[in-house]
Amino acid sequence: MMASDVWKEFESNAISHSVAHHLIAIHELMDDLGYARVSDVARALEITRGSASLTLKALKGRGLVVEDHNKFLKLSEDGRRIVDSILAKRAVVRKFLNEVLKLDEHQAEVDACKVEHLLSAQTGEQLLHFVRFLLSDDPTARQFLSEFWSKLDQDEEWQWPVQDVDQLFNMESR
Amino acid sequence: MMASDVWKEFESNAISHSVAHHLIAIHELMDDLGYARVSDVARALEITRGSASLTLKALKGRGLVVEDHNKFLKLSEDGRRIVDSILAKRAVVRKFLNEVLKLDEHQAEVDACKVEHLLSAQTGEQLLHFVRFLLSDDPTARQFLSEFWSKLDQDEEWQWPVQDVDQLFNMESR
DNA sequence: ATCAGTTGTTTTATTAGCAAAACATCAGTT
DNA sequence: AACTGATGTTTTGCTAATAAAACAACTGAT
Repeated sequence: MMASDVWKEFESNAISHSVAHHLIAIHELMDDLGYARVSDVARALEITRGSASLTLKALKGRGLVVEDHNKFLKLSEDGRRIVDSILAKRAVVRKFLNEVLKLDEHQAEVDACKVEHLLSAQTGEQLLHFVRFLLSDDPTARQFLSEFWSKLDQDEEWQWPVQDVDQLFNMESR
Repeated sequence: MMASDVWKEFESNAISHSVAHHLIAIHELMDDLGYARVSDVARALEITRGSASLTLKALKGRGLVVEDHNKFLKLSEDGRRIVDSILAKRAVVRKFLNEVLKLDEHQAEVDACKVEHLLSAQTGEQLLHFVRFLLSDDPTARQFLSEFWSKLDQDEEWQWPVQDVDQLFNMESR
């Protein structure tokens, strides 16, 4: 009870928000510039070179980043896998928030960025299945979405935050 | 480009994971025991009394926790509002992950716990609308869900993580 | 009254992640 | 050769969140 064992898994997460974005920065710099040095990462993240240097040294130690003979950085195989999984989750979450829940693009981007590195692989995969079907041209999905969106404009009865969410669900399935 | 301005909003979040759970612990202890002292919070979170003492002192300073004449803690009006909004998001996310995406209860609980304090109020509210309609007895929602679940068992073509998620979406809407 | 246990606080130390500043290196210009 | 600018590292200091240990205060049993 009290779920005291679950909450600590947050900090035990292997990939912190900061680490995630250092890795992503390298990935995007390789695409955009063709290379990625400590300074480029620092500029992309808008942090000092010193901070980036320290974090990236740790990531080299963890085997997620490898360094060229001339201080050029690139992702290792492991680093690449991590970036792929995070960016995939970000894309799915952003699409869901923006195109299904109709949140504005900035809010969708911000929220997706905050949770992208925290969701499990299973969650990302299932959400992809879900959103893919939901936004497909399947007639059932189409009808469901249009009904949902029209319902969205209608009722705005209850105020947020809701005290007892479960009760709200039960009222519906009466 | 490169979304360098978005990622820093993570640490600028007013409510950290740790703070969220200190507040939630007080809330649950009030329900379960009728009171909440520093030691009770420490036990609930499985941290030392010293750590809890320091964090809770800061929360008293921020006006989220108030202290009784005899060291008994309780949430302020602001603290209560924050806990309500977080627990509402947790409940909705957990329900969505477990009852819609069919993730097992533990995974749903863990993922919900990780993101509950990070989602915007807008996201929580829209997700509640969505899940409420999705799990209602509306025939369109029923049919959509049953089609989705049967589809889940079928195709498991693509491997996760996906390199280019957007391409995967476009393939569908051809 | 004394002794044991619980409680709350404080101090010291650690880790992650940042800034700021000093420093060294290297490349290009003049 | 000397000056300039960019780069990478290191050191120092900061904050948040923890542990560990010492300490003081209260409570209850004997």
